[in-house]
Amino acid sequence: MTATGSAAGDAPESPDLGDLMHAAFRRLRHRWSHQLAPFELTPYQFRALGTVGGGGRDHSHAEHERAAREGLRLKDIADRLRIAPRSATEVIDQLEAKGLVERRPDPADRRATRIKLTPAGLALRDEVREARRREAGDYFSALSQRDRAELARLLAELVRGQE
Amino acid sequence: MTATGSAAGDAPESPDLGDLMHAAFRRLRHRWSHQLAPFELTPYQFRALGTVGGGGRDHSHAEHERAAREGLRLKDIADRLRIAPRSATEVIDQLEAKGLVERRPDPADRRATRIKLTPAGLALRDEVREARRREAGDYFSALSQRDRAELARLLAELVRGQE
DNA sequence: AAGACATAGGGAGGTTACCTCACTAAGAGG
DNA sequence: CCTCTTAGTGAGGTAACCTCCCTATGTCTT
Repeated sequence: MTATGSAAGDAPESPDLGDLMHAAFRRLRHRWSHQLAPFELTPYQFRALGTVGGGGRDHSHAEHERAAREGLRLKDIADRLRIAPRSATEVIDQLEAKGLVERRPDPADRRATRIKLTPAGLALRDEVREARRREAGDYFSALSQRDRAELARLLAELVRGQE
Repeated sequence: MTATGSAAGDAPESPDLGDLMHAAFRRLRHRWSHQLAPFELTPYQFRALGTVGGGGRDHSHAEHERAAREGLRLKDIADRLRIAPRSATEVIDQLEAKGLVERRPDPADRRATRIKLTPAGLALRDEVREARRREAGDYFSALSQRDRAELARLLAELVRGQE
């Protein structure tokens, strides 16, 4: 092993961006799992938790405030997480079972449910966010500050591009 | 929507690299699924197929040739895909059922099995590779050539970093 | 007012991409 | 020969999704 000596020149088949993304993402997810395990959260659940609390970046501050007070509908959560509505129901079920969010009927639309963080949910979210940020720092610290910004830019462009 | 006007300045909470990776990767995987569906392959299976054929970039040409002739052991496949040996068994089972790879006993070690591409497997791999490359081009074409190279560099560094 | 149609949420059930644990057969070293 | 390790696999499980179908509403049209 360690036979990195590709002295004969790299093959025409470059290591493929897709594979690279796969590998990088897998590692990151793995980290997250470990990071979140002590809190008994899966990455999926934490992502949902963050969304309920108003993690969306394309929403104004005011909107965010209101969301926190009145709660979001499941549909909105699904949209923000970019998952099917049914999947949102599921993950919110899990968070509700843990007492981290609560459902309450929307007074204005009797079909809808508003999802809000409970105090416990808010606390846990913030606690984990800190820890996660440290971890992410660790993971991404293989890159310089500048490179991290670059990566963010490229990924954002990629995501926007396929919107 | 399209309220990209973050005129009030970006929040201290940047959109988080991790989320960005998640989003970008999900889209890519989605594409792959669609791309591979007509071939009745899952992304997972295709990745394995590529590995059996000698997709490893950290292997010399000679080594690659030998792998193609003699086949790889399941253990090696697992290592290259970075999955558990048991998982390699599984995905190879699937490929074998489709007639894309074949198992044969290793003459030198009666515990081991050698996995080789069948002609059908080789043909399919190449066919899909082409199609996939086009798709990937599509997906990544939101980025310029330079940016793509940048992204590759950054991701590679990330992966190497956590090795 | 009466339908027609859309939308919100959830029940039922499925899939993909993994994993661990326990076991057998076989090689390797003392 | 006896132990220690390694290769592969059966059994069984999990996370993160999904689709299809159904009910209770809201909304829009005539």
